[in-house]
Amino acid sequence: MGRWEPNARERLERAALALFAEHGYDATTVAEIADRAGLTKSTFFRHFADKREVLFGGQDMLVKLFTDAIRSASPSATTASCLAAALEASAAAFTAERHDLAEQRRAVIGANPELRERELLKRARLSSAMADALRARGADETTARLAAEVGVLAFSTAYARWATPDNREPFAEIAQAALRDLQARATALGDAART
Amino acid sequence: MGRWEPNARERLERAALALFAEHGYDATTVAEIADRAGLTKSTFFRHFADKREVLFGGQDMLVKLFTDAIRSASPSATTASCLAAALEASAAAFTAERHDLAEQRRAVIGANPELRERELLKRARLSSAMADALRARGADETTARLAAEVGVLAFSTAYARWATPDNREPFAEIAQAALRDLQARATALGDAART
DNA sequence: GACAGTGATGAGACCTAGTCCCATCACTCT
DNA sequence: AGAGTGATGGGACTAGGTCTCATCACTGTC
Repeated sequence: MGRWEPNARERLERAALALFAEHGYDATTVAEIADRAGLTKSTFFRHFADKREVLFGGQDMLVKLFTDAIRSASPSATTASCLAAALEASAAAFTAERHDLAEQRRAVIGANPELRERELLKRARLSSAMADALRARGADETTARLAAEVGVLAFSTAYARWATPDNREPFAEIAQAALRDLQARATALGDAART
Repeated sequence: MGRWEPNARERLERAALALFAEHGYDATTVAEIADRAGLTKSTFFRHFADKREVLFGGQDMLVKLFTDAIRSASPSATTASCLAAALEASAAAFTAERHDLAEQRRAVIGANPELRERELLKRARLSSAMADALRARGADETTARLAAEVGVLAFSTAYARWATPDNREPFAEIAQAALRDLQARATALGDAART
């Protein structure tokens, strides 16, 4: 792989995931990642803001899937159905053939506190973007933020189950089930406040 | 301030906050913080796992306030009233005389992405601890996690309002109002799912 | 077909966060 | 007085991350 091979970014991502899975995140240096990709440390940091980011390249697309789904929902749709639509749309990122990579990635992130922290940041961004999209279609501040949190919570639990070694169930079904479950509990939580 | 003055940890926290407020987080080195506290870099890292942690010393106590309140709630109390009790108890950490420091701290954190990321980690830990406490008193998995998220969301919005320059309202009142608001929306969000 | 411009890369100096090890000091107890 | 303990100082070391400049491949133009 010479200096001018295409897809430098993708090569770096693959190299990083492989090395992380093999030796662990901490034991892998950026120089080693770059080396395996046929590049240098300088180039790595041109493509990724820091070492952690190499594992979170797909986040922008995920945010786009969520927010586009909310934006393109019928104006008369409820906030809850917007969440369902967003989760449904996000399933496009979690096809069966990507399952193995996701599983590997998830194992790496789960094994490292630094990466888990970064994952929280990504989820917060996702939540924030969803809240913005909900607000843009008329939801009040509190509803937008609460619904966004619920949506992200549904997504997180669904993703955790989907990216499991033995799982064969499609992401969309897991996600919808998680959302329905949360909505039922949300009602109960609110009702209890009235008593 | 000599080598054996007491309260090394507290001195480091004060020095850090002052320097961060004055020159910014990035422009302040750990060596400078230690120096102002009359200590060295080595000692700093003996008290704090990393540079960010120096701003989050009170988190353990906050978690304890929340979880103790939930644990000591009546067995017949609803999940929602446990949240209210937890927020009420947490107000002990946000008295009027600590307002100025909190305001300064909040400004520093808000100005730095690295610190905001760490704040998310702290909130996630708080949420996780609350969910554990709720589960321990019989709440099912989904309810525990959802309620914990709602509690943390109420806390976050309340804290943001409380630690504002012009605010004079006590934390407890702001927090209860935020919680009530969220609960009302939670009901609506759940109800919408039924239609 | 030589030439200038553009954009991605290589190379290396540099700073600082964070780790590690060992010496040193103050304090305590015997 | 002397041994033990615990916190600190000091300095070497690694690696993440920034910055600058040179280099290379590719493109279009004359």
